[in-house]
Amino acid sequence: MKTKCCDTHISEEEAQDLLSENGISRTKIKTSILLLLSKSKKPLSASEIYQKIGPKNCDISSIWRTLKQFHEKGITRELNLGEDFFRYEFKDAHDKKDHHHHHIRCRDCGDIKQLEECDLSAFEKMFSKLGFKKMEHYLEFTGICSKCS
Amino acid sequence: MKTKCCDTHISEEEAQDLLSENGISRTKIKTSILLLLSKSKKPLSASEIYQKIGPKNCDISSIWRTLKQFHEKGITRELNLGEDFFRYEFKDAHDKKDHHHHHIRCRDCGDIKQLEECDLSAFEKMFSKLGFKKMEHYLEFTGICSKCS
DNA sequence: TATTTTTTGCAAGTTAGTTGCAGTTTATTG
DNA sequence: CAATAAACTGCAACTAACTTGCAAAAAATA
Repeated sequence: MKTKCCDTHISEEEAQDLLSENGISRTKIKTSILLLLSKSKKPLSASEIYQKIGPKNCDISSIWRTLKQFHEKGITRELNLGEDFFRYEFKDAHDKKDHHHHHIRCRDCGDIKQLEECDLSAFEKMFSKLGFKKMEHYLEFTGICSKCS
Repeated sequence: MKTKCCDTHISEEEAQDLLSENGISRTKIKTSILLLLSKSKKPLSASEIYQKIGPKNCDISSIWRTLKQFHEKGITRELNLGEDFFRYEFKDAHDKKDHHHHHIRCRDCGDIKQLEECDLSAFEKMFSKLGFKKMEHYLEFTGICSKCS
C-alpha cells in the first residue's frame, strides 16, 4: 500500500529554479518552505512549517505570505482535512497534469495517509483494508459558473 | 436538472420534536435555526443565520453553540466549500441513511448548487452542462484508524 | 554599481469560533 | 402545580488563523 505515489523530494537548486520560473525571489525562507513541503509525506500547516523553520529564523507572517503566493502560482495545493486550518502540499510535475490524489485523516489521532487512486468505492475499500472505520468524506466542487465566464 | 434532491422543509412542530428526540431544549432560537436550515436551498453560514434571525433577537454565540450541538447530534452537516468559514445544512431522513449529495460553488460569485448523484465523472459532466468551467474539487476523507478503534 | 522590485519583521488588525459567568428559560420530579 | 435541576442565553473577554501597513533589508534588473 503506497502512501506516497511519487517521490516529490527536490533539491535546493531545483527549489530555487522553481522559484525563479515563477517570478519569485530566491530567498532563504521561500526555499526552505518549498523544501519542507516537497520532503514532507503529509501536507503541512502554516504553524507546523513555522515550528520546523524555527520561530527565531522567521516571522509567521512571512510564512503566510509565501504560502499564499505558492498557492496563487500553482506550486502548492491548499487542503481542508476537516480541521480548522488549511494544510499545504507540494504539487509535483505529475500532480500538475490531470493527476490528483487524496488523503484520509484519523478524526482521533490526526494521522494522515495519502492515496493514489481516485475512485470513491476503490477508496473506501482501500481505507478499510488499511484498518480505517467510520469513514466520512468531504467532496465539494468549485468552478466558474456561466454568469461569470 | 434538480438542484435539491428532496424536500427537507419541516414544520415548527416537526422541528421541536426533532429537538426533543435529540435531548435538546425546545427553545425559540434552536427551532428557528432548524427551520431556517431546513427551508434553505443552500447551506448557510453562522453569520447568514445570525442576519436572518436578526441580531437583536439573539447573540451570535448562541448560534455557534447551537450549530455545534446540531452537528454533534448529527442533525446537520458541516461543509467547507472553499471559503474561510463553514456552512451548515440540514440532514433529512433520506440524507441520514447512506445517501449523500454534494455542491458546486462558483469561485467568482459564490453561487451554490446542490446535486444528487455521487460519481465523479457524472458530476463533471453535469457541471459542464450547467455551464460551469474550470472545475476543481476537494475530496478528502476522515475516519478512525486502526490505532484508535 | 545604481535603481527598482520584492521580501522581511514587526506590530496592529480582522474574523471565525470558543468560553466563563450570571441570569433566565425549559425540563424533570415529587 | 410547585420546587428543583438541567439546559440555554446574552454578554464580554478570549483564542487562533490569517491579513495588512510600514519601514528596513535583501534580491533582481539594468
